[in-house]
Amino acid sequence: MTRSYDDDCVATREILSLVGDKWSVLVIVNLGAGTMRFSDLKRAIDGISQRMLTLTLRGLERDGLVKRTVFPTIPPRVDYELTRLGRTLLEPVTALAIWAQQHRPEIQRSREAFQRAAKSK
Amino acid sequence: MTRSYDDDCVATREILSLVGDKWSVLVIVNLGAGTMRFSDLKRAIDGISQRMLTLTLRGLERDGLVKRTVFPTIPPRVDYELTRLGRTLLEPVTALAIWAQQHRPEIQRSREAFQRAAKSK
DNA sequence: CTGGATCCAGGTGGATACTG
DNA sequence: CAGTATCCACCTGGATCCAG
Repeated sequence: MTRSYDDDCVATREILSLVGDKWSVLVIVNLGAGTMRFSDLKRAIDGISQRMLTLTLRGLERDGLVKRTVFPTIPPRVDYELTRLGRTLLEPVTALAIWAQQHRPEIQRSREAFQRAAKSK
Repeated sequence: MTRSYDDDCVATREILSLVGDKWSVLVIVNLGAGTMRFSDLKRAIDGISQRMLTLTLRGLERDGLVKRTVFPTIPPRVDYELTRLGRTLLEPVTALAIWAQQHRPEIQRSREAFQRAAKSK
C-alpha cells in the first residue's frame, strides 16, 4: 500500500469536516436508534430545513454511511438507516460527544476568563 | 444539575465544529508532541496561512485547550503548548482519525459507485 | 518574529416557492 | 410526502500589506 502522510491528513480532514458540519452527526445519532423516514428525521432534528436535511442525507448516502430506500407509493415514502459502516462511526463520534459534555463547564469558564482578560485591556 | 437536552446538543455541536474546522485539529496534533513556537507551527502545518494560524490559536487559547507564553524579547518569541484539557481531547480525536484512515478505502469505493449510479441516470 | 488590518472569493446554510 | 429550484446573507479562509 502506497499511502503518503499527506494523503492520510487529507482523508482525516475529510472525515473530520463531515463530523464538523452542521447536521451530519445529528442525523447519524438519530439514525443510530433505527430506521427513520424523511419526515421523522425532520421532526426529530430541531431547526433543520428541508433543504439541509436532503443535502446532508445525500452526502451520507454518497459516503456509504446511510442507506436510502424508496417505496414507490403515493404518497411517496423514503426510509433511511445507517449502514454497517455508518454504525461503526457511531462509536468514535459518541466518544467525542461525551468529551464535549464532560468538559463543557471547563471550556465555558475558560471563555469567560478570556473575555474578562480581553476587556481589561 | 439543570441541563436540557438541547443544551447538550449545542455544546456538542460547538466542540464538533471545533474539531471540524480546517486547522484546529492539526494544531492540536502537532502540539501533542510538545511545545512549539509560532513559526514552528507555521512550518509544520503545510498550507496554513499566518492569519489562520493566529485565528486558530486564539480560538484554542480562548477555550483553554492551548496555553500561550510570550517572551518580551526582541525579536519577540511566543510558545504554544497544550493544556491538560487540550491533551485530553487528543484521545477521542485520534480515535476518529484512525477511523477515517481505516475506512477511507470503503468510503472512496462508495463515492465512486455513487458517481456511476448518478451518471447512468 | 509575531502578529494585526483589510479586502475579497467561495462555500455553507436559511427562507421560500414549486413539483411529482 | 419527499424532495427540487432559486435567491440570498453570512462566514470561512486566502492574499496582501503593515506594525511593534
